[in-house]
Amino acid sequence: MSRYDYTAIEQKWQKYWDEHHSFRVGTDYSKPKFFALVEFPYPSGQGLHIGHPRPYTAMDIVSRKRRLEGYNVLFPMGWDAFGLPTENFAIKNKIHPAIVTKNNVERFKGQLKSLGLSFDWDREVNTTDPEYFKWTQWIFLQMFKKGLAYKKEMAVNWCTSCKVVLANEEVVGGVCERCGGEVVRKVKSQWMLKITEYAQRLLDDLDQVNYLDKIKVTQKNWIGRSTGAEVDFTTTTGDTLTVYTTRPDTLFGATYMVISPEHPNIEKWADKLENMEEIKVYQEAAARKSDFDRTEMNKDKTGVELKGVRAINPVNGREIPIFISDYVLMSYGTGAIMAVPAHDTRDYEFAKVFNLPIIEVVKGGDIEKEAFTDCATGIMTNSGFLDGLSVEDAKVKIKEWLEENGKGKTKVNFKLRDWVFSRQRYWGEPIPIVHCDKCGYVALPEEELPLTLPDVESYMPTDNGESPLSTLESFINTTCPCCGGPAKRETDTMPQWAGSSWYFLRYCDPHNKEQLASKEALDYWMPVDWYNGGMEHTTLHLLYSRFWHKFLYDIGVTSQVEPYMKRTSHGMILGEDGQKMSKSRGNVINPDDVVRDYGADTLRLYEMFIGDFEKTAPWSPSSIKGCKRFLDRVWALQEVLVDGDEYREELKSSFHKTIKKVSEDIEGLKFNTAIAAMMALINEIYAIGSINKAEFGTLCTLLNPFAPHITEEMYNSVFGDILSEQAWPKYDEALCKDNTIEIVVQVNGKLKAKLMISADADKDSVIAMALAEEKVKEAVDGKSVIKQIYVPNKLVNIVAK
RNA sequence: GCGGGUGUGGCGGAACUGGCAGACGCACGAGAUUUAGGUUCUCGCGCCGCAAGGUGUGCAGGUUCGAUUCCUGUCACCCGCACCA
Repeated sequence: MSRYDYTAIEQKWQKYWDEHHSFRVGTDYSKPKFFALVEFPYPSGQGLHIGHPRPYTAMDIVSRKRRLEGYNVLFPMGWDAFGLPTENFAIKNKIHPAIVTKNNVERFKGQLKSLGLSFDWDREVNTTDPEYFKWTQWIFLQMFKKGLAYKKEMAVNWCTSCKVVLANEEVVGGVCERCGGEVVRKVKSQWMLKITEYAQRLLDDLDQVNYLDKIKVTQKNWIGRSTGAEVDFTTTTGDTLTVYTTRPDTLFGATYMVISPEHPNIEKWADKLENMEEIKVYQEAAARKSDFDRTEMNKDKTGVELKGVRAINPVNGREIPIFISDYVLMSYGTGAIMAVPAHDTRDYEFAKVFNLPIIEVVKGGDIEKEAFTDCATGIMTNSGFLDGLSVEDAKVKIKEWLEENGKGKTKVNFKLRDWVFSRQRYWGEPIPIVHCDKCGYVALPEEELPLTLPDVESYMPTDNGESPLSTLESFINTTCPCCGGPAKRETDTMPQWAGSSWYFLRYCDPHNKEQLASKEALDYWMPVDWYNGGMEHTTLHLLYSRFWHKFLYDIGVTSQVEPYMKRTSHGMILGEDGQKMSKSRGNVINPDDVVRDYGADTLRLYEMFIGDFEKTAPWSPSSIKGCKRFLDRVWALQEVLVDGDEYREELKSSFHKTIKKVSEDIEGLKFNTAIAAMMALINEIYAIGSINKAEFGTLCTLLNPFAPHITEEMYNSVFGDILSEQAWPKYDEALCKDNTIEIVVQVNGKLKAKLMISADADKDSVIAMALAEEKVKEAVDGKSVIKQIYVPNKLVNIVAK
């Protein structure tokens, strides 16, 4: 037998799969289908990260198993290739971003192929391909036509370094998520997408899908539905100030109000306000602050009282002061709150700073010390007609009162905000809209799609915050599709989220020139059966793509309400030091090196064996050797191969148990224990000293999804057939059970002995055997047996006193 | 501050629905094979103890015949966040 030359074997089979299109998706739509999805990578300049193979191998294992089980499997791959790092690299190195992208994609593709992942490369997609983003633009146009895309003047996050507007979601830790630059606020006219119109459906339809609970919780928290009330306060100017509150029950305890520094009423009241100078200074300070500064945790409460205008508490007619403070945001609720310091922590802190009255209206806490916010146990007090009620009952009663008296109404509110969709960058999908002075914003006719990026020298951002496209007269100037008069093109591009919001649909029919995908293909393949990706994408990407998919459902493109049936997530792979891998820490592992030194099969196996799939795990250069050693031992089985077409008696139950274990563990993402079971089986085989052909075939098949190259080679050399065309092994539940079982004997819960019994032994005889054990006799000696517990096939516990 | 999560040997981790804690690996120790190194093979390996035995799943309690698992409290660490009224 030759030695295990992993490099030669892996290249041989990768070539074979390529030439035979072994993983090309079948078009036999009568077969059961399985659509396995992994997040397509952003092809960065650093090449593939050692973390990439973890989710890819995991879903590759599931896909390979499904094929062996007879499914028609769609397991595609593509490139989410628009984005700032490429553009920034292009600017820095004076290479066109399209060329940078092409180079990066080639490198990534080569690296992925070297891992033996069973992607159908005939279905590769690339978000920067005009044939792809034609449909991204098309979807945007449909949204525009349905009124879901609109322009809005708003204060946005302005990255001073990228010179680009960021969505709130993209600002991390007060700095730009992508470049780390300082983020300030700036007013711009932005394209927005009305995701809020889908908030309730995005929430409700979570009931229809099988996501990990923590992912559902994340989605729910992000959507943030709350039921409260809008309450109208009249002011001493005679007009109305409306607040949103989830605690209308505490209305009697409202001792002041706070409005956001941007609240429009301030302008309205300008001539009545006595301290306008002070107010303006505070407003300007708030405006300068980035969102992070404004929302910084634990900071001291600041604010300014509006002198000259006071509000009237509708429930008791008391006049109360109004403040502005930056802890109240214009973007949530009505931009104004009623402050109930006794029962809200932030209001409590604010009241302490400004020495405002704190009135207890819910009994149960100690408001001398802190705000009492518990809704479950409190009883109303100092609240007129609400006194004595529970918080829940008080909420109902006060809402009735508000509606009866025309002072407010029940109101559902969402935290979710509309999606800022414009970017002032070059490397993104152009927004297919023109602006005409006569007709306003007009959709580009669909036959003009794709609207491609002009091939230009300069794709540098402009300092004034406009897109690089804005400097190109030839691009901007056009005619209005509506009236034929002169018009100007939109120069903003779409965010990177756009292309990734529907890519799974394109995989179903990637070369379609007439539609984003045919109805027939979508009806067959959708929804995605299993989508695995990182936890970092379980809020935004998941929400955005669910939103787009729901929209496409509404306009009849897809027939499914939800795009993903099942969503799981994987943990990051950390450096050897337990820290996130980064160049600066010098703990980066290059997958190419690992493939060279150990082979792709060992890398795949190790990434699956490294630990709990859902948790982070540190890379260990020595642990990977154990996986290589395992494959060496698997390879060496060829030396002890004997004839035989069924499992031998001494290994029969082990084989059935291992098939069961591996089959179930793959479905539960427990790859580490599946591999452990196969290791244990190999140990057992070596203890016996030989393996027969039936056993050999099963072992190769079980291991094939994990280590496809070595198993193909071994199977092929012994049987002459192609392993990936065989069937997944079956197990017999009855044969997974042992005839003799070891049971544990305890006295008062302490282990005293172990017994080998036959599986059908009855309780009395087992207990009798247990009591006959020397150690048990000693432990029970001089005591009386109170109780005998027998757990079939597990243990006997003698309770003695 | 809010939301989510995690704490088990020297290390990664395992343990079904409350039933032998530490599977499977790594590292380490002893031995065999080898000219040597590497490879491979055998045995050992939570901690204390010569042993018998005791003890042990972040910490303190509780429920139970029995708790890594359930409950209460507490500490530490990680991730996310839009002070969301």
